[in-house]
Amino acid sequence: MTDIYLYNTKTRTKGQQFTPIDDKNVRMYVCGPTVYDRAHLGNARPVIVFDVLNRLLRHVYGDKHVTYVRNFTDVDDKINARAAESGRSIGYITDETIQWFLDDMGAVGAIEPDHMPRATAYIAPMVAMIEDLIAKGHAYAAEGHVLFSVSSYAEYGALSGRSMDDMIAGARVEIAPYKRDPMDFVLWKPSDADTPGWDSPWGRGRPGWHIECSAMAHDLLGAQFDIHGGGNDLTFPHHENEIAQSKCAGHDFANVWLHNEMLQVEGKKMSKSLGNFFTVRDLLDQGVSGEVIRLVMLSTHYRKPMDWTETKRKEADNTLSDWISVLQKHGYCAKTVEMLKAAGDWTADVELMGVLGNDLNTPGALARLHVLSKGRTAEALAPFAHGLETLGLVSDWSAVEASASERDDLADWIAPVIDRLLVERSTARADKNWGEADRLRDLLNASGVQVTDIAGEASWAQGPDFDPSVLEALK
RNA sequence: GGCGAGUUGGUAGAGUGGUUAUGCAGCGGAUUGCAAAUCCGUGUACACGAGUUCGAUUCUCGUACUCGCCUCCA
Repeated sequence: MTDIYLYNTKTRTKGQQFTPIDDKNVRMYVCGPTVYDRAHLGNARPVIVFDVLNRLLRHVYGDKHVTYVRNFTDVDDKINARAAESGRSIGYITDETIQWFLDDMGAVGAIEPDHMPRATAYIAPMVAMIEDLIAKGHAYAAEGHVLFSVSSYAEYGALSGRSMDDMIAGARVEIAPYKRDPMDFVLWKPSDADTPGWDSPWGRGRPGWHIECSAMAHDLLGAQFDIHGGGNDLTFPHHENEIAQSKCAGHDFANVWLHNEMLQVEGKKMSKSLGNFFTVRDLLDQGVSGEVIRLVMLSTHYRKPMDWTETKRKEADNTLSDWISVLQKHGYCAKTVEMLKAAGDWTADVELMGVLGNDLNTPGALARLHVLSKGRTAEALAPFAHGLETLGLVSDWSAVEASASERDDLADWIAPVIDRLLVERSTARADKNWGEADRLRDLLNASGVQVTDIAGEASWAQGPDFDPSVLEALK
């Protein structure tokens, strides 16, 4: 059994071993996207980080003993604005964006959570929770709004390590006449005729952002659950507010809080305001595979800022090709894996899982994969292959086999031309006509074809700069 | 202004109170007609200052610098 240690933002340590409330139902909630546009690369980081944790938990506690919830915020002013400017309906935009998100995150190897609640489907529980908070004296209605009274919760600020005085000192909070305290935040706000709204005891309106997660987590995971995750930009105010709402409603809420660090691009913060962001789909369209994106993400620990660079992209591409070719060399395909499983040889590497269990040390796990990849036989490579699957870097073993015959995509005339040149070359080599042999090899190299001689047998493969036009003249 | 994180060899990036991270690049070797590919070997790095210690890159304090959050964002 792999022990798991997680750095808990709440205690700022990773000292204690993770122990689920119920090891037959380990529960995790992660804040999902507000669905108004394509996910940018930064959005993919928490998805991948918590996907790895989800896979680890399932490995340790069993696939059926983990419940993973990630929400969709489908009611939000950004969505309203997008709808207004595009002339499309809100429903159209949210449906479309959700599908984009699922496609893009699927491409980077993320397993879909067990539940993906949409906020708009949970308005009733939110209203009920708000009513409860009012009844308990933690919230108040004013001018069609309902506000959470921050001063009613003494622990406010504990997660993010801020005192009320700190927050007021640097306050950049919205001042509104209906607020009793500038720090109070909105649980419910009124909607006008053009804005989505639901009937409530406080008139037609819509929920505030923070109450969504509190209500959905409670509805799907219960009053107390194991892990709550998200980006560290959500620590304050979003998670702080979730805690305040849920605790004041009498829920114990999350035991362990995990936060991933932010993503940068070529050393600079990726942000909408700086305009240097790009989407996951942009990368996929450029031919960067989801596995490469994932490998780059895993190469930095989740609690450190990660820098996306072109250099890393290339290195990840090379590493992945190397690993796949190792597996191909030993005949890995769906059937091989099946046979290994039948023979009981499909087992996890204990060291790899231990490293991963140590606060999701994915760079350490990748280092271990490099070591495991040196296996000399299909059996010896089983822990390596198993590790690749656990980390989500390989999902389809039949695809590993298929990529060996990538040259099928080439135009019909190319392979015969290359084969003919290789035959001519081996004739020249047999005659010790090195000048001619090297001329032919240089020619192939110039077209981006890699020539490999093993035990006197020549073979070829498409290199990264493959350019068939050089061979065109030799048709 | 407040809160928080970080500073490791050419580079990316883990980790550890004394003993090999790992990848890429480099260098040396095996192999090769020569290469490529492959394999083997190789680097003695932990911002600065002080303290604790038999011993600190690893713990404590301070300094410098970088970055993030506090505002829509993951």
